[in-house]
Amino acid sequence: MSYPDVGVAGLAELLAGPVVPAARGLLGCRLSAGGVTVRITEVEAYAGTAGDPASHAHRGRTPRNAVMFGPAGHAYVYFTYGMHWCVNVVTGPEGEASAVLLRAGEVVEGVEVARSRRTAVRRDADLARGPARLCAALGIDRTAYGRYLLGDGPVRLRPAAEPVPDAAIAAGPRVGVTGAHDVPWRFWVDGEPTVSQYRRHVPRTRR
DNA sequence: GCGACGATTTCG
DNA sequence: GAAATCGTCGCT
Repeated sequence: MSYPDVGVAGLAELLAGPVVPAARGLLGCRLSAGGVTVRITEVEAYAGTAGDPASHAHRGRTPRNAVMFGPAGHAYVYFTYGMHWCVNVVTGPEGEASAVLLRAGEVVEGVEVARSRRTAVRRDADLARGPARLCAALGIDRTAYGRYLLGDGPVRLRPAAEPVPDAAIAAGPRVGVTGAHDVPWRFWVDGEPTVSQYRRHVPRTRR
């Protein structure tokens, strides 16, 4: 069985469109950086300024989220909890500030390198299981901020070798967001062992 | 300028 | 269940 090859141009077109189809279409795509390639298995869609309280761009443009307001296909990388990096793919037209958070992937190349960056891991399925783990496995940090992902740069996004059929995509509420629990904008490849475990958001305990 | 808190992970 | 750890952003 063979699948149509949408190519990089097709992927660019998909990313320039509405965020939900873009998020679904990113499943199965490959992201390469730092000598490691992952096949994306879990993502979350964020609607920028368009009434999505969970989006980092919801309250408007700031120095941190500026790249979200630019053209699609660039990387929005942010630092959180004082120690973790997470990566998004900017989608939609300029000014919309929508993006797709890459939450998990299966390491398909550079497994040894990924293991060396993720010493706490037991199983290979955990190497990029979670948004911060994915970045750690790929060695993605601040230097990837704003990078165009469909060119020949150090961080590259490429179409799926085998696109994920619609029927194999599961959906549910986004992880870790305080509100909008009724919005099922987390998408994952059903049955994948690399998909992160769902955890209800719990506020930090104060002292 | 200050302080609360976060699209998380890991360990106990 | 709670600590680790710090950049960001809104404002008591």
